[in-house]
Amino acid sequence: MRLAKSLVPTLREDPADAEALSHKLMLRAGLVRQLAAGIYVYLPIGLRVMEKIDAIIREEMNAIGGQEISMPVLQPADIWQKSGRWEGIPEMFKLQDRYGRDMVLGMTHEEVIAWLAAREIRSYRDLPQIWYQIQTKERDEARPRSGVLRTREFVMKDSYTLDPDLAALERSYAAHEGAYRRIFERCGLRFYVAQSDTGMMGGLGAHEFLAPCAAGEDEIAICAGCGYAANVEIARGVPAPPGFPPASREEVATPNARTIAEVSALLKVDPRLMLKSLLYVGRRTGPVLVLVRGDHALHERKLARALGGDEVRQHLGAPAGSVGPVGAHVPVLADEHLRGGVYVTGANREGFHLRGVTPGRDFEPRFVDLHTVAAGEACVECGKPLAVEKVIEVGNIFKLGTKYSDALGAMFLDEGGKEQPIIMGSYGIGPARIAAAAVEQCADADGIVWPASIAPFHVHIVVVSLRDAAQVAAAEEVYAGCRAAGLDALLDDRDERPGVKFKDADLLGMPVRVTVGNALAKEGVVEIKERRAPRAEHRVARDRVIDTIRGLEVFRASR
RNA sequence: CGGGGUGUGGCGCAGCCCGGUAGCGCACCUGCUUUGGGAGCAGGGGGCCGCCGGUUCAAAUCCGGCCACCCCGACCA
Repeated sequence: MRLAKSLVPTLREDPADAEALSHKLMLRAGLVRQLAAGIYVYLPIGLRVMEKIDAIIREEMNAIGGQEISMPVLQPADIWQKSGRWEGIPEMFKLQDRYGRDMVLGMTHEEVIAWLAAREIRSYRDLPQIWYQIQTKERDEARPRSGVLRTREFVMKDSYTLDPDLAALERSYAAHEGAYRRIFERCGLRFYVAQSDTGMMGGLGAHEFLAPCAAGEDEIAICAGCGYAANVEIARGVPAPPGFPPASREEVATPNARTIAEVSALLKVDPRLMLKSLLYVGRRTGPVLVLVRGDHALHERKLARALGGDEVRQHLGAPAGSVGPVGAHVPVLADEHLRGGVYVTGANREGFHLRGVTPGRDFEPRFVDLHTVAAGEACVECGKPLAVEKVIEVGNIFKLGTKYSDALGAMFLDEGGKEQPIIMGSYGIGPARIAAAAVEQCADADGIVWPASIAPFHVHIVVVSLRDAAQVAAAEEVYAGCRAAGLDALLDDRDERPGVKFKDADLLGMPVRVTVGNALAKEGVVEIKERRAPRAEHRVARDRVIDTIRGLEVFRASR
């Protein structure tokens, strides 16, 4: 591709609307433009990145026996009514056709898969199957954010497995895990595989593939000792117990002290020796008092799970500040690590707290894991300290079970001639998130540094002066040579000053830059640099360029 | 949905408090000079000041309503 006439609108300054590093750089490098909140146009360079990622995904999906299909974005309501997801998903875009029939813009494709399977799969001899697509999804996200990381319209690679029994599902699941590891490795990402929440829809187990980066919106607890890794939604950790000084049970006045910080300062008590009491109201379960240690944060997902998937809301009633579990006449849930300690907590009397309170003795709570894991807590598997990192979810794998096959009648006849529901799994990857995560993980102060495998071009050729016919001829020769050798090449043939071209080359981040400039006339050489190692430079004669590029280490790893 | 912020040529911003008919840098066009890390000089084009309404002789500026976008939180099959 030649830059002079191409749509590669690079920006000198950071756009005002962008906060995340990947968002800024993807806008500045001219990869994408935003049409509306969470809705993006992909420009030529951005599209090429997506295509490179898609190609890797296709290779690995095909390698485990995946068959690519394409399902409609526009879907009839009735399959969603059958599966029970027509109601209650605020992210779903709904519309009507001209005859008033209810339609859906697909946010995922389990229903269509189950519909298809119900028609085409009859016997255990037809199983297993892996069907996948790389298709647009539409979700009315509550809050699109961070550029391309969370959008309302996005492309997803989604695959679905159909199996006759749980053992076969395990094999399909494991095949996906392997394929996913290879995909993310080949895309040059650092990532973790973590156990994840199966969500409110049940399911038999799930893992997430998470790429650490500053713009990540999830957090993961990881153990360097044993490799334990789990989303903080479910991650468990063992906090170091504080030393409990002897304390007899007594009421103390705490006028005007309401928060943990205020009471702890007033009574000169470590926050770790206090109980944080939070009143929650469950839609089905009604009010519950929830206790975590003073320095801990409640994880509401854990609470909701403990209440059987109920929807919970924090109740900010008037007496907050002196609330406590002793004598409370609502059910009490306490974090499991509070058992046996001696704490300070609200006395249920305005302006007073209680010292010397022991959960399990002075009141009888249900002990469950409720607190959000913090860095430094001990790993539940091996006892080593846990680290907590921000991550972006780039993929997930999910053992679905028979929810959709039951609902849509996707059955098969087993060896004994008995009708059984097909057992499904579903598996997603967000290619745009791979691209953004790669930008986040690899960029430097000058711009993007693409992993070679997903770089829009392998080689960026800069002609320093268009007035020098020898330079132009040499650059054209390198350009043609790269293409003949199967290297994607971008030729900067713009009539711009050298500084502009160098800055743009850094910003765009192709793995290799070939500069054709004064050195050609003086020494008969062109310069070859790796973007990630700007100080190392190869100066080679024109006829050595292709071989030199091919020998670079950047391309070894990814081929 | 709650909290905070921002809307002024293509981009980044000033002007708004204190009302008088819009300015700076970059980009763009023309000419000359320049050509290895975002050039210089000269000339030039381009703005419903987010939208609607109100106050006023007069509104980018004051008041009311609405919309859009960004950030934090809730939410995230």
